[in-house]
Amino acid sequence: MASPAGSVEDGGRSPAAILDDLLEVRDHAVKLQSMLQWTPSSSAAAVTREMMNRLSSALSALSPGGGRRGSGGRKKKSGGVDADAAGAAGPLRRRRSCRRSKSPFVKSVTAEVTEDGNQWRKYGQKRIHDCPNPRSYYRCTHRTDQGCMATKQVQISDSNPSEYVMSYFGEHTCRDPSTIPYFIEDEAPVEDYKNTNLINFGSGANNASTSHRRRLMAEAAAAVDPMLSCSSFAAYCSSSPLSRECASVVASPSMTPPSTVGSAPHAEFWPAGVAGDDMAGGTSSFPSSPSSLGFMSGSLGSFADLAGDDDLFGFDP
DNA sequence: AAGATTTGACCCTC
DNA sequence: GAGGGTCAAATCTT
Repeated sequence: MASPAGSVEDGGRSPAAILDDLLEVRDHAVKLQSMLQWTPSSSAAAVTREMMNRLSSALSALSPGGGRRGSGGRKKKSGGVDADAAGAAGPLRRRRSCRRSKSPFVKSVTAEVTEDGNQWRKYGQKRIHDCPNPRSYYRCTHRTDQGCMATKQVQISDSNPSEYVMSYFGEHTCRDPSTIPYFIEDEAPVEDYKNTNLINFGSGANNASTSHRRRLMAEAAAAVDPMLSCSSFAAYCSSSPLSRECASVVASPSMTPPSTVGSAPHAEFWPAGVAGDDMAGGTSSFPSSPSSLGFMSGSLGSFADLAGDDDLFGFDP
């Protein structure tokens, strides 16, 4: 699992291998950062922040720009709707479906209950090939009203039928009023954010009100999850036309605490280190949610792909 | 009545 | 063509 995806070895190391190494380093940095979160040493925190920035930049540079599913993506289903409108007796045309291949936004956890603090609405269930247990499909309850595209899949664990395997896709962009964080005034000086990619939103970020808004977003993100304030996700935003959308995602506060499940869920595919002590111990506030971790791994280059995938981010221009 | 779940069909990717 | 993800009508629950 930790093995490099591609082994194009001709003396040097493949980008995938380098990416893995960087990832590992970053995961350790994340862990470190979460630990330092509780220490009064702001300089140490600044160091880790800088580490994260550098790693983010490196990861962004390494990330494959030409994502897998280019833009060809979906076919336009132009005729179908008209046929329905014309009164065809058949069922309505399905709008679309996007099969999710392995995405870095996928995070799987096992738990004894399916609740994770978020509000989900079941929209499907399917029996999966080679799996005795059906898989249930959930999407965020706020999909319709807030366009939150987070989804998850729940399946009874093969090894332990009393447990559920939950896979998370996408990030919550909804704002549950009860989880809207308060801005933390002195959590981090604004100057810090100026040095991060988050605040550097590209050439168009000179507008004063815009930068102010972004600063607030950065602060909100830091309040919710310090990691996000300097993640490479933010780096992506700095160079992406979707920056506005990304920013709103960053500022999204709907990441709920790691669930009220009876037993601390152990992570299966979470980044090494993050999934370890923090989660198992159940004492840390980081990561705030599996889906928030999706941001971190999502910065590995395929975020661009996902951002273009309206199944995950349904922002319409 | 409104919202959530069920379920079979549709559609897309591999 | 198989497998998997999503849609949406029907049904159920609150």
